[in-house]
Amino acid sequence: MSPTRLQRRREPSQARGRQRVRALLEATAELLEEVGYDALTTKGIAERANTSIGSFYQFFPNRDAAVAHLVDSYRAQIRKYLHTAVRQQFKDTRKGITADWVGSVVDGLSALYASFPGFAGLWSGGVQDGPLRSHAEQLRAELLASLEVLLGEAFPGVDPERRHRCLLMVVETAKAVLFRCGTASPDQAEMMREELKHMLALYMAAYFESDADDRSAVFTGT
Amino acid sequence: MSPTRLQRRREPSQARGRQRVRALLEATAELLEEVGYDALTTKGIAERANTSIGSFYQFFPNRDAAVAHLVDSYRAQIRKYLHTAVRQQFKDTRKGITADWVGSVVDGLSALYASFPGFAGLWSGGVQDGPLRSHAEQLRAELLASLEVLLGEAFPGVDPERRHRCLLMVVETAKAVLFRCGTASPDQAEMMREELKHMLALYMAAYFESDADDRSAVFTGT
Amino acid sequence: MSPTRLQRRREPSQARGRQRVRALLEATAELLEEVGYDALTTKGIAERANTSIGSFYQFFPNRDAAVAHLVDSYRAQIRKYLHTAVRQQFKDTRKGITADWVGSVVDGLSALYASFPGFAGLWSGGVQDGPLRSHAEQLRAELLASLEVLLGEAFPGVDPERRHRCLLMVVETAKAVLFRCGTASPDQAEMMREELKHMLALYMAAYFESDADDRSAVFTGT
Amino acid sequence: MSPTRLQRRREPSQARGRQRVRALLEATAELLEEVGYDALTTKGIAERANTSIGSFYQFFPNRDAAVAHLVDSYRAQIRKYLHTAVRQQFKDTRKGITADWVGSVVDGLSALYASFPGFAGLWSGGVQDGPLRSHAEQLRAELLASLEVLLGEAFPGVDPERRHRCLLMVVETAKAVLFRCGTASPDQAEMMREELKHMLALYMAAYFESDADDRSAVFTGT
DNA sequence: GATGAATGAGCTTTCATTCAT
DNA sequence: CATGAATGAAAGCTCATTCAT
Repeated sequence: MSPTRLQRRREPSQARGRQRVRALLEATAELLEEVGYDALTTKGIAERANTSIGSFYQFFPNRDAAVAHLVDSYRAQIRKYLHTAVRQQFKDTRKGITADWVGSVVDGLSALYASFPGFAGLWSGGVQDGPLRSHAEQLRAELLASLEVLLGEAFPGVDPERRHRCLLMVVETAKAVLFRCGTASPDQAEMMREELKHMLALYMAAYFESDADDRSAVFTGT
Repeated sequence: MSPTRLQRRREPSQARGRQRVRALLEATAELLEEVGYDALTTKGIAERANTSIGSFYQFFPNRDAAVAHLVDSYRAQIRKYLHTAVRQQFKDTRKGITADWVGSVVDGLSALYASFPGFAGLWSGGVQDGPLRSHAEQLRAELLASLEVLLGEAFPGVDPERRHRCLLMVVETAKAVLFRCGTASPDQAEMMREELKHMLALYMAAYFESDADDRSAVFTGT
Repeated sequence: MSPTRLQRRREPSQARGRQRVRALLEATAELLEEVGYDALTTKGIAERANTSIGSFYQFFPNRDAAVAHLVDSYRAQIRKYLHTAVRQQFKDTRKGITADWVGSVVDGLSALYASFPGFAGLWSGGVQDGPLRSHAEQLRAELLASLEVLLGEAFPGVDPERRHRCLLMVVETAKAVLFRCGTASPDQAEMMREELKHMLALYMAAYFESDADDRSAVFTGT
Repeated sequence: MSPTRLQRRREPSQARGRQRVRALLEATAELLEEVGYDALTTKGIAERANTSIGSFYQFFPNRDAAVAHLVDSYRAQIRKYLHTAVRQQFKDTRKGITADWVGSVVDGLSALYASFPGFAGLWSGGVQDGPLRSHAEQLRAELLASLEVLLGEAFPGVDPERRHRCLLMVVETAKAVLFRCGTASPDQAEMMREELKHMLALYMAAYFESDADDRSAVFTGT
């Protein structure tokens, strides 16, 4: 497999082409959400985008290239989100890792994930193993790195290594639970999101709060 | 799809037949681990089991039936494990949700998962959506129910509803992190398992410990 | 491309299977003759053999494997022919390279080639370049080696190196002209075959006849 | 297929257009040499010529038209070559069919073929069968006719019918062997070219030399 | 004219499943 | 029961050709 197998085949030079590419990527994202990565087919993508299979291959060399493009675009959006929205929110509440703060971060991530159709589908087996593996890893790494920077600014006293460990867990756990919410009933989903906030607040507090007295404020029960 | 599509086709009546079925299920489990659910093929299963494709269909009506059978067998084994090993271990340490106790439960689950080849492969997209969905749900439910009973016995004072919520999160989180460990480097995996123990201990303590003083014992930092 | 890409996929174990394989190879040979190597399609082969495309792939991993098999079978047949028919004929006329002798060899080769449907199609560009290259080379080498042995026995006095050079030319020229005959009118074909005999007789005589006087016997004009 | 399917689509009226056509034909020739007729693609031609696929179809109605044009241009060049270079050379050595003379003709043809990129690719199956068949035949006929005229002038005494037969063989044999040289090692190629000269010299001498005594001069062995 | 987007028939190959032996 | 041959829908991908801009 040549190293360019996941590159786009060509940058569309006409407006019509750019429009097509957008439609194809949208279709890819939707189908990724609806049927998952392994059931994703190029024919399906083309049909959903109201186009012919030939047009798909005009712009993408294969199925994975479209998915890779999607992953990269999500990565870029996540970075931007974390560099703006979260940082802003963060400045307002530099008082510590309160339940509120964790809650708003989780809500933010939740909304972010929800706004990416197909995001959940990117964590299935096929993506983690095959040629997309590195793309998925980069997405993970990007998210983690951004959070590390943010919390590093807020809590300069915490050992970077410990910070890394903590946030690695936070990211992984949040992802797992939030995606599980996607397949549960709305009630259950709401409940799980709340529990996730509690859990992460407790866990992060242990790392980022020096003052044990605050901990009672962190967890209030329900 | 008839309701019996995942049933076994026929109960083998001869010893040779039972042996065949066992070999087929083993092969299914191994391949599930090696290549994942979506790359699982009936021909592959038959070959790995040193049989013909015809024999596979003698005992299973289709590919998913074999997987469903595997899920069910895992379910039975997990139930047994929780009703014996964990309960025993539990009685020894009825002193509370200590870090040690949580640690040994996580280690137990980790070993349990590891002892089921293909277990991780069961949580991919294809299994969660298709005809196997209910089987996967039952597996989850079984695990959850067993834990609820156990902790219900140990902490009768905790509201069943709250207990349920807590353990739901515990199960989901443990699964996500432990499976992620499977694709990480041994060092990282070890680290993540330790962090998982801390996180769950903190979280569970908030539910099952009335006495805040104990909490310091729960989390020891690193 | 793995080294076994041109191997047969499996040896058919049932009579029905062997029959199918034979039909598939026959169809391959016929189509090779009718449309040539590059226009050969697996679908076409299956249809011509009155089977489904699936059956083709049950026995051959890909299109080239069928062709390779054909080449090898032709090779075996040519070897046998040269080791029996030609040798016999040769013994009868050990008097030298007469026009008659060359004529009968050319006629023999001509008949041999004609009895292999698709043989001509094996010398097209696609076969000479791709994965079949070595098979085609072996076929050539086999033919050449057999002739070298035969003429070595008959004319032990000729330098092996010169013998090799001469026969290389003979084989190549005979092949080219005989195959060209295949696309010409019957009259022209007949004429070309006769000319070929003259040309080769003259050429071989220069190598294998020490006695220049015989040469007049070799070429009689027309 | 309309009779004009291989005609040029339109005569370019501007200098830019003529330049385009030349580039497209050059690209066609190069690719014909590199990948062969069957692997020739219109997209490939356009890219090699630094143009768009649309431009290709501006000047040629289809893929074969470009190849046909190439064949015709080769035909014209061959005619010119034979009417000048060979004729000149011929006059110098009107002494008879010596080995030297045949040698220089073979070398000339060899150089000629080599100077036409893609020439060899024109003799593959696809070209001989399809719509290009007549173009290929004309190329052959042209070459043959030119040689017939030349040798007719030099040896007026030889029966035209016999002359035709002889030269037909010469052309076919020379083509086959020279093209085979293209895929052999340089050493082997050189050797085969030498052998070809011997063989043709012997053969032609039998037709064009009345005097048997000269024949010994024709073949000198090696 | 030049460009490249659009199209879809057609090819190779895989795989679940059925069925004859 | 065991075997493996038979089947064909469906997937990925290519390419000649047309056409809008």
